[in-house]
Amino acid sequence: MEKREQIFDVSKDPYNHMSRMLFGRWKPFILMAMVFDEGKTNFSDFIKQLPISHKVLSENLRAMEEDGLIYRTVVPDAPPRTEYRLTESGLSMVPLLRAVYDAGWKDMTAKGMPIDTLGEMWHGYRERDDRLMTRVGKRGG
Amino acid sequence: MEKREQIFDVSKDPYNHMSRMLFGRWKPFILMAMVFDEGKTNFSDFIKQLPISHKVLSENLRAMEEDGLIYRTVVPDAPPRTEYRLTESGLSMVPLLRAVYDAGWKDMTAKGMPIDTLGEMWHGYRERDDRLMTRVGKRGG
DNA sequence: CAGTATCCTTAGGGATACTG
DNA sequence: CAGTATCCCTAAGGATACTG
Repeated sequence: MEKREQIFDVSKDPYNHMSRMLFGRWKPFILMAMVFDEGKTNFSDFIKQLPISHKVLSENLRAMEEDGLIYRTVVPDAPPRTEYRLTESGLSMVPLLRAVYDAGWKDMTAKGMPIDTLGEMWHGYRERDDRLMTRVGKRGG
Repeated sequence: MEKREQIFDVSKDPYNHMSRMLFGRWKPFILMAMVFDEGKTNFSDFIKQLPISHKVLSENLRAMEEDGLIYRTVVPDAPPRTEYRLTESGLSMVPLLRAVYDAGWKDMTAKGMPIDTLGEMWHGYRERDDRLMTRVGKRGG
């Protein structure tokens, strides 16, 4: 039930919408990982790079698909692979994500807080370092 | 304990930082309410406008103060009042908040989702409507 | 008025095992 | 490989009562 006669409805607010759709704990990383990998990635690559469980990754990917940010393709190779790719809409969110990252980076820097390295690389604050990529499998080879 | 040797540390990432500092459930609204009210507001005005409990508002305000976004002033009137004001840093976050709001507004509009009215007014998507303000007390009179 | 303190509920995330 | 299903646990919020 509702407690108070209030004109403000959080559930219908764009902040709440964006927060759910784009700024969950994992979604920025999932999306930026795809950008860094030229717009596509597959399930196990996410798992290798992010300390995320299968369940949570799965939920996030499905939600992002439903929100129109990414789409899923099964490539009928042998063995068949699944690829996640950014949609136009997903790609259109990148500048905003970068702006958020930049603001956060500046604030953390100003406050002398340590900043994660892989994220810095993904966002161009650090040269692409293939040794980092090698450590997590795939691309480095 | 840690589960896997992972190069990515979520707790040291700017997204996580911003998410905690600025994109919590209530913080954008608290901050934009202050902007709309020319940079300052007091406790009870927040309570009147937002469906938030005393406890949660109090926690949020304290966190925002610690993060340097706002500061608290007790005005020694009779009766004494408490005012919350934006700091430079808090003010500097406004363009980013607007960008997030705009992106959310566009996405919700494109998807035909209903959007809260007070938020629209705060963000200039709707004329300032003092009848709305009157309904929640204070300013309208 | 401007909060604190207490208690309760729920949503999000994690570990792990299992399936096609 | 690419997920689902299950169970568990914690943190964020809400209701409400109390304090200076």
